[in-house]
Amino acid sequence: MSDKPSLPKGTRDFGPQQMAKRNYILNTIRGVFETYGFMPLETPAMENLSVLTGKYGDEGDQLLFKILNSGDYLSKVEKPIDKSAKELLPKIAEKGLKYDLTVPFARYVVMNRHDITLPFKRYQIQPVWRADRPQKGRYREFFQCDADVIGTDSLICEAEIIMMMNSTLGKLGLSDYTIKLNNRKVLTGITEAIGAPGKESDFCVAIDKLDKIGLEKVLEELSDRGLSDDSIQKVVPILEITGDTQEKIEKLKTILATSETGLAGIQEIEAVFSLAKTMEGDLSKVNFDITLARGLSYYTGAIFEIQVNNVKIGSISGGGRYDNLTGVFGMPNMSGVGFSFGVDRLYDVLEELGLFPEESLTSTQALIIHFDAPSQNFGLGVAAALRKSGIKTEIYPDKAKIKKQFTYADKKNIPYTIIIGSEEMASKNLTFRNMQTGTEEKLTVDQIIEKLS
RNA sequence: GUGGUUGUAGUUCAGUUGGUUAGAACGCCUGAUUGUGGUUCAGGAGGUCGUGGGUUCGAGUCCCAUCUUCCACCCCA
Repeated sequence: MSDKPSLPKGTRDFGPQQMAKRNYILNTIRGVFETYGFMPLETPAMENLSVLTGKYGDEGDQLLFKILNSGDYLSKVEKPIDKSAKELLPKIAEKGLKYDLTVPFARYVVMNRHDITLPFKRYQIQPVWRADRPQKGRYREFFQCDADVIGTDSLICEAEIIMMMNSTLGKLGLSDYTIKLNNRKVLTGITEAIGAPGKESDFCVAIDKLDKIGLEKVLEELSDRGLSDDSIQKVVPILEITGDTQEKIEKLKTILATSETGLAGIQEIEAVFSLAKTMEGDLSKVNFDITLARGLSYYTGAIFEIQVNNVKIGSISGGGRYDNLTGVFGMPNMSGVGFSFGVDRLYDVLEELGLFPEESLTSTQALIIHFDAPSQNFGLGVAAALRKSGIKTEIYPDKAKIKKQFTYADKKNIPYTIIIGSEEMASKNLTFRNMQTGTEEKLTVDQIIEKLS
């Protein structure tokens, strides 16, 4: 009835001020990625559903946005009323919006395997869509910034990821965060050691919640998920392991002594720490966290997550190693590792902590203010000269009262105004006003350019 | 997807047990100040109370549906 416009649930517009802040984040991330030799890649917003489904688990399939076929999309359906959604879907939709950037990347690698040189390093900054129920820091359309290396199993990649995380967050002014590191092999090793092999995913889902719901509840959930009392008994000392990374590693080595996989995981973690140290990395914020599990089923080795402390928002970054993601597309044994920043959450965090620098917000440097048609006309030449020197300049387009033009500059946070009237035109000395201090001086166009360059 | 929550001016919010013409602050516009913004003062504009139904003599207020917001679960950036 109402023709008031609205947005789909969980989506947002980004106004000029927000875009300035987002670009500041994006440029920072892009700069770091490129410093480490990653090259940009973009893939379509939509993929064939055959590419997307089955990669994210049953939950993930539910969260995929499907795209209705074009044209008479019901033509292939015989008796639509009798069909269940599950049977109907493949007949009316064959495309979907992408759910993350990693699966399309794997698809790209497989399709272009003869064209790319391995190891292949790419970064990708694009929106993804999930039909989740929105909450704070959780949207239906959001941007991911992925960096992945595929075609090598070198642990240098893992170490470099830690370096990139530190570097990016440092540049953004964040200091109070924790990079959590774990390894799926360690988790597998634990399930073997406690006599619950094959229960890995149940185990992961439960212990992932340790810091959220506490030890008791986790044990309850493990029991609900079918672990034996004996196994649960054996889990307790593992979850209670404390100490610094080195101590945790030593303790786990004893516990996992019988598990080949588990020991391999421990060794990888040690190697990553050692490599990062050799790269002169700051490891003070990196924490070997036994309870870090992560949901995505394709991870097989290292897993990462970043938690910003003292901010009530979910993780701002996650990633890990996957040994066989391209396998489902017919290209087995391609190990890759990567991670992703969530721009939207990073934005919320920086906003909450007031970490956006002033410079990231100023757009126009100078506004030319005029009194009448002749002075406006004169201003056009001044604007052209400033712009030629690369100075972001605006001239007020209407004939308006001075007051209004000043207010405009004020609202837009423009730091300098150049006032042009008959006096200025006669003397060629323009009034150059610092909007913050209110001080004015008479300067020639060249002098103004020098000041602003 | 399950359970709960929210919606009143551009924004943040008041609005009594259902009762006449729905208020405030901030913002916006105009003027005091026709060559000077951010302060002050005076005035002004702006609302089919998310939307659609229902109960009632009467609904912003009660009921139902729907959309939206936020929260918990699930899961995740």
